[in-house]
Amino acid sequence: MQKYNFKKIEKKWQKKWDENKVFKVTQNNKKKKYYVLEMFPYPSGKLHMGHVRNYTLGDVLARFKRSKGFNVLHPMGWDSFGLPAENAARENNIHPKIWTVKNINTMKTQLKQMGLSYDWSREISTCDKNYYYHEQKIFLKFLKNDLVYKKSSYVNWDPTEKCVLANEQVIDGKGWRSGVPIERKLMSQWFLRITRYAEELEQSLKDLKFWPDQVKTMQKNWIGKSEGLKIKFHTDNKNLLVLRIIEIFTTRADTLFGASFIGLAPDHPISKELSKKEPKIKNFIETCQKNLVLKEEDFEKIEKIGFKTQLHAIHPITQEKLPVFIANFIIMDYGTGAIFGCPAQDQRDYEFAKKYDLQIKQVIKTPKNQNLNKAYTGDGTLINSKFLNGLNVKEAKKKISKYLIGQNMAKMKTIYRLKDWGISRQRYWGCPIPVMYLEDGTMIPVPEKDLPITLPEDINFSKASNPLIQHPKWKHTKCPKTGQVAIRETETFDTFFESSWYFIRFCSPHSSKIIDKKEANYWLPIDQYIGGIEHAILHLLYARFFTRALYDCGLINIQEPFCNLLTQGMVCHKTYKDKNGNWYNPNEGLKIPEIIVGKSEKMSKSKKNVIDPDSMLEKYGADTARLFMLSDSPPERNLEWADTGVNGAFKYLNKLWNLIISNIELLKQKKNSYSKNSDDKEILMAMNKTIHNVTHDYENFHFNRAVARIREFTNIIFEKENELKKKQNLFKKAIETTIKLLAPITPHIVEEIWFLIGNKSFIIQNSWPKAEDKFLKTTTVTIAVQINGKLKDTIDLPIDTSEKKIEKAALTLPSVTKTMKKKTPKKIIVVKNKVINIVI
RNA sequence: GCGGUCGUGGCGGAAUUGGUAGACGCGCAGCGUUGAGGGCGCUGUAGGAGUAAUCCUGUGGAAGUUCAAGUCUUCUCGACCGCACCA
Repeated sequence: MQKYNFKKIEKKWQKKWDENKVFKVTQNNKKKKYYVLEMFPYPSGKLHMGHVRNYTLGDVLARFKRSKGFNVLHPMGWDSFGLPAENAARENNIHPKIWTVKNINTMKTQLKQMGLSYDWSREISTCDKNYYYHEQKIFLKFLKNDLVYKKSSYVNWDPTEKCVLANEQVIDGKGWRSGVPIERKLMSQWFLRITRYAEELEQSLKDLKFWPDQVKTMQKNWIGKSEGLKIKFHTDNKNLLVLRIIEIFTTRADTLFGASFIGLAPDHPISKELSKKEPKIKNFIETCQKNLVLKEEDFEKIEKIGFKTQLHAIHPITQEKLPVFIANFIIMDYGTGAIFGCPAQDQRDYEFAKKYDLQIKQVIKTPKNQNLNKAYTGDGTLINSKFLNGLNVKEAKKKISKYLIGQNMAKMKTIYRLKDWGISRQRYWGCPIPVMYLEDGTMIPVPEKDLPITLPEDINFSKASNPLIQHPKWKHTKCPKTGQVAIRETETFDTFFESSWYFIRFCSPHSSKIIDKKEANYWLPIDQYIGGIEHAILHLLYARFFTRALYDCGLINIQEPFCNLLTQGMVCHKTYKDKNGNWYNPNEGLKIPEIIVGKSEKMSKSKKNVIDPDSMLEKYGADTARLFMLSDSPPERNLEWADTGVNGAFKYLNKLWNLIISNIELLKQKKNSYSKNSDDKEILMAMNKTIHNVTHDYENFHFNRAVARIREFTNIIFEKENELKKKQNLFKKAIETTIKLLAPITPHIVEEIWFLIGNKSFIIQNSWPKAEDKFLKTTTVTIAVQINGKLKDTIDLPIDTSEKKIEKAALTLPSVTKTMKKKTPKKIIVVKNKVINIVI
């Protein structure tokens, strides 16, 4: 008998699909379009399990939708600019481009081996000048529409390497290569005005009906809209030059009578002015800036310190004098950069008040069961608050707002936590920002006709710093209008810039325009986007913003890019580290005697806890790998990697293969319309139920359940093999149905079988099976019989048996009468076709 | 620290959304086939007690709502993801 030779089969069908261009798509107005997209990978070297999972999910969906008759766009490309290429260049002395192209080739081969149904004619690579050329044009459009601007912002500065470090490259406040403490450096950088869209991005979340709620909640919290009041506090210092008034922002105006201090950001204009006269203040501000951390995570953890100035602010109602502090936890970019502190009703203010011995005045009555040694932040009755006394928080907010606004002491104000998006990177391996500067600093955009500004290839990584600055010629240019000497911008784009519009470029990847509107109008928006949950905020929010920005520039007709979103869970694995802090991959790690086994984390190249899918593909083939990736875990859940189980998927395919091959003569015969007599009803019912359930499972991404159900049905076929041999038509129908249902998951083996049993056109071009209603109806149901909620027995009754009859049948069951011991039931609850509960 | 998610046998997970917990699979055990191993087939498999029928316990932990809770509510513990220059 012919053995299941996956190597031969997989190669054969991959070649045939390729030759017949079965996955190439073009606009077709007669068919309904379906655009399915998986997040494109960064070409880090080899595929990892997360990729295999992501791309299998997308491929199954693409193949399923094709059988359902859709015109499916399923493209793939490379997010190929980024930091790892530069790291490789420094460490291994290899050019970023060569390294990247090599990785792309490797990974593309692997993707092809997996049998993924991409339209490769649409492949794009973001480091290709044909891609970033359009990105530079987009930048100019943004510039014209005032969506991009320059401002000063802090970066991580490595004083030894004289370069800017990414947050990832700063470990415990030190540079990862130099080991030297990192400094904060203020630099002028490019920003995109995402905050202009803050309100819209938040509001339209509610229209994204097919996005997971968790992602929408995360984005909502990230945007962080808060509505509050801007209140004016006069100061007691008449000599202040800049401002004699401090404007604070608060969402808790109701606690105004509990105010015991005013806090200013270290870079607040008043702080700055005070520092000019007072060296102690100057020192304090410098300390704050030196110890400033850029990671929000660290910022929340740093010790909260303040400096008490001589200045006082006058409470707008009580006229009390409140001390003014400069404090390191107040941010100039958020709100007005100034707050009033109410220690009794805010935990951070409470800790601050304890530390600096400030008054703690309760203004909301603390409920009895609350801890008095911390701030009470909940709702309650206002006390010690003059005309607010007796009101609750909501009422008090309303009343005080009305009063202060009426007195011209405050204004309503809505602020957002969302900050503008800094897109400048002081690196080589990115898209050059198409502007130049004259000697006097005037910024000149590069005219569109002079684009693209391409990266120089002859670069030198031996020196630290950015090779674009080091390059002898590249940055020197001339003003296109005046011919004056000019210097090119040496910064490049954040790589999120590329991934914010690649899904649009896929519609017309070879167009000379940024976007071919006709194509975009047909294909967009994306019907299904699939990617890791780690992108829930940044990438997805940037892409939503970009789509709106491009819409406002008149380039596309949609505002939301992704109709449906599936966020897959992470593939995790334990980490291995030696005592010197070096990471090891699982194979090496276990061999080292003093290895420290760390907790399970997302598989990542930097921590080396990755499992290479190559060996799985080599030993078992793509179909087994795909089947295994789907059968064990629901997509949205994290997957703790375990090698066991792959073999089970392989065994199943072998078993199916052997069943078909050993009956091939029978199955090859042409089938007549299969008999539908009562003997066959059991199998037909099982088959139709399987079709029905599996279809439903595919549509809802319950691929693990779909697999379980297909296996359940094939278990029936295996069991009844001898019986089925006598019923060729039914046998063939059952096999054809099974492999059609399996086709999206294990496309190669299924295609081979499909042809072996006598079909002439690709199974992927055949339509999806449809369940026949008449075989879906069951005639009897099993009803659970409970006594006091505990299961005692079950009874089989005809479907829709009346409640009375169910009750009668249940009460005469021996198991029930025995337990009841002649007691009369207190209550009987009957749920038709499901359950009866007798309460005694 | 803040925001989000998850927690069910030895393991991955299923449960028609409040109605028979453990589908499907991995692993393991026993038996068969085989010179042996592998492979394949059959049987069993939540835990505990019992020869058995059967009974008791059980969805991270504690409490609550309900005729009925893995599912809802509150608290608590643990794991994972994100936190703006990794992608």
